[in-house]
Amino acid sequence: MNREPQISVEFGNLNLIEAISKELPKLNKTQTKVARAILADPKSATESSIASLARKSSVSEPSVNRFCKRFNAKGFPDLKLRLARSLASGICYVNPKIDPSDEVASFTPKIFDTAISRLAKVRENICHQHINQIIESLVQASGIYFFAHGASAQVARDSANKFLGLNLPVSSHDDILIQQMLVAKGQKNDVFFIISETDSNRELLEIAQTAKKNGSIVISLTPSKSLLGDISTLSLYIDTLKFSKNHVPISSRIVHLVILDVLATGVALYKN
Amino acid sequence: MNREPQISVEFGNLNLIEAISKELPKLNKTQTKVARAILADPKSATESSIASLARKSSVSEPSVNRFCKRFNAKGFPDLKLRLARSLASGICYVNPKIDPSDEVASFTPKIFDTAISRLAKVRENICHQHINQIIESLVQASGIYFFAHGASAQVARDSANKFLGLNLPVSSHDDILIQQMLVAKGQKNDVFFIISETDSNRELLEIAQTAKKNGSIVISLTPSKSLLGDISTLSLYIDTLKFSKNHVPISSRIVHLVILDVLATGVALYKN
DNA sequence: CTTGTTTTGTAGTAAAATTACAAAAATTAT
DNA sequence: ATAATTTTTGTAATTTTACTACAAAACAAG
Repeated sequence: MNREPQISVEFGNLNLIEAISKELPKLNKTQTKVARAILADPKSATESSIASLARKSSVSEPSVNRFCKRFNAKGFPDLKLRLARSLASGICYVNPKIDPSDEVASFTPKIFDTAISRLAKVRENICHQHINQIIESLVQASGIYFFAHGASAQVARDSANKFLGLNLPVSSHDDILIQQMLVAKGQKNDVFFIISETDSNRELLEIAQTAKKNGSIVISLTPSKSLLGDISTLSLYIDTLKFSKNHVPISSRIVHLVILDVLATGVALYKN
Repeated sequence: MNREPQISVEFGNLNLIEAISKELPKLNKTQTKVARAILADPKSATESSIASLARKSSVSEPSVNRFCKRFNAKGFPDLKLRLARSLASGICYVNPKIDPSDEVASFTPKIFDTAISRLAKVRENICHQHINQIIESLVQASGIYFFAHGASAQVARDSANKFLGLNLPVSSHDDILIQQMLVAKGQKNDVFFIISETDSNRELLEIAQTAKKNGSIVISLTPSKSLLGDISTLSLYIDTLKFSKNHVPISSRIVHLVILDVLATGVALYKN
């Protein structure tokens, strides 16, 4: 079982609003005007005609048209279409920062949007073949051990509950000593599923190494570029998206939960 | 503190594709043709002109236009816009059922979509004033107790961890006896935050009643029409969306997690 | 200052969507 | 069953919208 870890899932294809914001400094005078007008009120832009947007940005209609082509749209209607897609459910990824002056009405959508956009990106970029391999490993495992520390321990417990309902030989552990003990007597067909939101600590790394040495399978759910992911048999990389100094949002944990739901569903279907 | 529980968050505004599917049986011959053509390939519909859609459905252009107005669109471009919104990120709520023949590539997006659409709907319908009231209660509380059973216990634990980081007097409990004990000696300023994914069991109901009798504050996160919600001081209704007999998806738990993240953020901002 | 290049707008053209109206189908009453 | 009425559908004209070709303006380099 010599499988390559999957490529990172973070920073997939930018949506149009992100793209416009990002290109803004590189644009020239008139194009900046158009960009500003769109970013000022993207929703109304999707509803307006090329003429009214031109008026709003104080440029000519062809300039708006050229702006569209600048962003690889076929023309204005196509740009509106893509803009509408970016805007769906009002999610804008450009500035997910929460500042102290935010009211409930302003930070609530931001938090939801962050979670939604994370899920959407992972959904888009996740490798189904990889998922499939993990499902197969789980189905064939003689024992499944979910290991995690801290906040991820909840996810591990949750996962164990799910798989328990599918009559799999599963357990979850957040105690490092128990983890070390279990991994030491791991069999060839045992799966050690390590969930880590932050970059892996040394203990978990050693556990993974021991598991690999014993010929056990190591599956990991970690941020990209993590050492843990590198040494795992199979790994899914999910990056944490911090958007405030004093507050780590739950978004990556949510992604983990959904992924584990996917795996549980896969296992359930596989067994029938 | 005599506050009304919030109206249910479930079944918000249908999106266009849902609406068209739902109206399909009520439509007449030509309009059914148009609906079929759109539902057969909604994405291409958003990209085509009224002429090509008319051709595709074997009807005349004005018939397509009439179809648009039937669904409260201003005209064809408006319909396309709304269609694009519905389709954004490829989420279609019409048929979230997972059937045994599903491959990884087909059920994975479904599970993500379910989670995303639940979040999007709650995001749209959540009452900010209500959130605000809950935040105020939490900030002013002399003690905060998260109570839950089963799967929701993970959410409760997670919440307690979050609020602990904000230096609030918080704890979480999933043992019914401990819960009964704590609520019995509850003070006027104590907040009992009850999280229940399924409809509340009798024990939690009694606990809530005791808390209310003692003048403590009861905040609940429950499905709509739950008795628990009725007797709570403040409640947020989040319905579970089952989409398979043998498999309860995590979507409502995810919504709970995000809501608690919103509350934690609110509290954090409030205290500064 | 002049020449060449890029950017921007004007005007005309093409395409798309909507409306008004008439024909056809369907429904109802006789 | 058939005439009258209503509803549904399509044709053709109109209007709106978007695009293109070209010319004028702004800018840059010599």
